[in-house]
Amino acid sequence: MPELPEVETVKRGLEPVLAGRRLVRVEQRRPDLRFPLPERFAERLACRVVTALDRRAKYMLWHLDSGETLIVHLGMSGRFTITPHAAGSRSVAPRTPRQGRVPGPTSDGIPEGQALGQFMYVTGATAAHDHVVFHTEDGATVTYNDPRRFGFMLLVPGTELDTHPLMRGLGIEPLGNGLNAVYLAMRAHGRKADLKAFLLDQRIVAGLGNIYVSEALHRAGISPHRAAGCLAKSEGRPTGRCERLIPAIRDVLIAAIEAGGSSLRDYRHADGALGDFQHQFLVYDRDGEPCQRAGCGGMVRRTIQAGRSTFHCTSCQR
DNA sequence: AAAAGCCCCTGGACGC
DNA sequence: TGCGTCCAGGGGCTTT
Repeated sequence: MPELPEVETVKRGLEPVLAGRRLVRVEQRRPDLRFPLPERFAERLACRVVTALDRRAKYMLWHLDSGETLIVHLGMSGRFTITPHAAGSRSVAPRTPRQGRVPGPTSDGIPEGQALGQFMYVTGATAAHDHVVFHTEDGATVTYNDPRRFGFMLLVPGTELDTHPLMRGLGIEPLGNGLNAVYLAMRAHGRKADLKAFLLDQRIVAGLGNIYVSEALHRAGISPHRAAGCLAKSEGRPTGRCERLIPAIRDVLIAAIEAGGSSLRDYRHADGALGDFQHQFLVYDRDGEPCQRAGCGGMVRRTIQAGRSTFHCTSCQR
């Protein structure tokens, strides 16, 4: 699931349930995810108010009134399930959810236009791989489920967030003002690695993953097999490709966020409201299909780069 | 510094 | 139906 648009969607979905709310209890069901959970994890979270939720790259940040920040990474298969409050109590979660379905952005309290993907509103029992359960003062529960356990949670003092090893080396946010052709050309200048690998490097642009790199390069009409250095001229100034790539990255991420992210594989059979953007993929997972660019007539091919699948049109991506 | 490879883990899809 | 194989959104770590 989780590249930048999916993490952003999860953050937006959790905000109305968590932001400004007190956690009354936290259940830790196992000692570790990818890494050991923090010492006294449940204790340090219990009775704390989540003052705000934030996102940096693919990390979700829960700021707490204790001054600590919970860093959450969803890994490959991490997801959150929201179980609303008991009927009648005060909450912004959907009032009468149908089993396994989200009523949709309605008057139930989810703001109009709010992305609802990646979530499942149920009143079910504990499921396999439910590793951490957060109970809020409103009676809602937020359950973290992660079959592969590539995700992790860390607690760090807010003052040390920016210098934390996971945060310190991160590149710029692709949706911020920092992503521009001059920056990207400067970082790409002289690089021999494939463009695909370059764009996956979180130290360059923070938040892109395997899907959206393929989609962005298709939109920009650039082959993922080119050397990253193709973004810069000999003196380090941006090339035309670089100029095209900037809006391509931004546009595909914005479109994906608007669709509530993408849902595939681990989530294919999940009930509930899921992201919708997978239907808008133009190349990802479309090996052998005709290129959808108007007038192209080429074919999408799957190749392997750095051990991972890349999809691109061999005709219009040069 | 940059690049390449390996590893963590579980489950679903597919072929025989 | 059952078993083996391959593959999956990530990223840290080690080796060249």
